[in-house]
Amino acid sequence: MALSIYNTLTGSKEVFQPLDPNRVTLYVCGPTVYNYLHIGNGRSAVIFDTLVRLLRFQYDQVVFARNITDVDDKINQAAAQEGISIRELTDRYIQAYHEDIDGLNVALPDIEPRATDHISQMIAAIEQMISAGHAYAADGHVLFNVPSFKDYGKLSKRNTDDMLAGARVEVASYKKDPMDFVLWKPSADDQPGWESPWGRGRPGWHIECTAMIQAHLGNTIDIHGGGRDLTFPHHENELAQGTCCHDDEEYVRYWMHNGMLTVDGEKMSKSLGNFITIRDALQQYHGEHLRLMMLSSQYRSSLDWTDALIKQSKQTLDRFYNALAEAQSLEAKEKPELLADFVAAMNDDLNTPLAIAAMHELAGHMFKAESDDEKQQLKWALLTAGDLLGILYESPEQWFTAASDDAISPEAIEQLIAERTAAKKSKDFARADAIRVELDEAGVEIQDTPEGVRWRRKG
RNA sequence: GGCUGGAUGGCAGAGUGGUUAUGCAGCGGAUUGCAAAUCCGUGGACGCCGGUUCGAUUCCGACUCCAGCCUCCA
Repeated sequence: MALSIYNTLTGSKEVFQPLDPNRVTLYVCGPTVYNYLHIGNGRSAVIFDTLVRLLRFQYDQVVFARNITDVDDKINQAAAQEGISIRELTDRYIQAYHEDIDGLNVALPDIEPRATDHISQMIAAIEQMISAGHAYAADGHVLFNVPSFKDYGKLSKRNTDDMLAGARVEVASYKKDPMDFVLWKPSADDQPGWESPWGRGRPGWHIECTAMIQAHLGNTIDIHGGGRDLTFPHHENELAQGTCCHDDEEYVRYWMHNGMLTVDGEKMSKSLGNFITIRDALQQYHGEHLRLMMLSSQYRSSLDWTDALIKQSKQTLDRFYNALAEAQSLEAKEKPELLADFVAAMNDDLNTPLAIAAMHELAGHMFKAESDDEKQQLKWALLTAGDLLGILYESPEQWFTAASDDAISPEAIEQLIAERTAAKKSKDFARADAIRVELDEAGVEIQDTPEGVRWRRKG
């Protein structure tokens, strides 16, 4: 069963065929680092991390680049306000970014290029576009000439006439065409800048991705991903540049865009200020709850952030860990057939909700399994599926007994359980129940199983 | 206003031209000293109006509502 991907460019699901059958290249737009990431950024990171896991599962070589935008007017402004260099500011937030996505079990990419390390490549790409007649210098700026690229608008499905009709922004006088966008712009003395053939300046927003893709992955890449809100103008402009800076060679073969995370039905964004940082969310919730929650709807749909949804993800994980506990002392044993439904769902444009349903099926079989052999195979299937989704990486034991700092200690719990067992033995059920209530109030749940008393923390 | 996408049972969320996923919640039962976990059973849905069809939640059109983009944004 081959992987199918919904390609924004064609507006349809297509069978994925990498240019080089043995080497998949993908590039995902990473963050602009001037403050902490919000959970909408987190969802995007989780989705593409999951895609990479699926690709690595099926292809020998996957080269994954996710950039860091470390020069931009908001960064410049934030750095100026603090009186520090943009490097100092961005280093700080890059570190925080790495900590945050690690909390969501998102791995680092193979290549994590920074825009400011690729200024010379950007300048080279711009020069190439100028000589090919797609860009021009004017008034210290370099602009991409949109009418020179006939396919402009194809990715975001819009035509320039419509856009101009709705446009309210005034057009800079140095533009040949109102749609033209900036590749390079001049910097004032107190702004970060680099020497260039057009004077001291800094890159426009879109050119960094084009230059870094070319530098690290080649002229044509298989997959380019990012949030839906990047489709226009960012990716539309990138597509124009990326095609025009190397003789109309195809730039990206599959464009993928994830849906937005909303809060109270409204998009979470830095500009609206209605965002929850990953950092804050991780204080309140387990990263695994958040990760599963982010995968609980198909990636192209929007996802509304609610406590109820996170709670539901927790319940789902409890069920999966309960299933794994059935085979806790057994070795996992490979049985690929058991994974077929799960993989088929994932291969269908990353249908994670259907894939999770397949895991529920596996869990149900585990609870009913009678032979160790069957349990071992189901354990393998559940763990492998979990690994592809980036969940179920703890032992059931850890999962159910991990404690926060102020919680009751395992020793105290064992002590109370021993007392309760003694009370039960002497048929003093009132005492036994009192102890259970006491533990319950301390956030600990008791289970009398055929194998003895088990306890777990709620929450 | 223009463009793109969406509207499924109490909630979340797949999918399909006819046999009505999955999970949570609910209800009944099994198990249990009582619970928990688990198992068995069960009710409940396809925004609105037309059209195509033997038959539409699924295809087509209008409408309503929602989200995203058109300005920085994952």
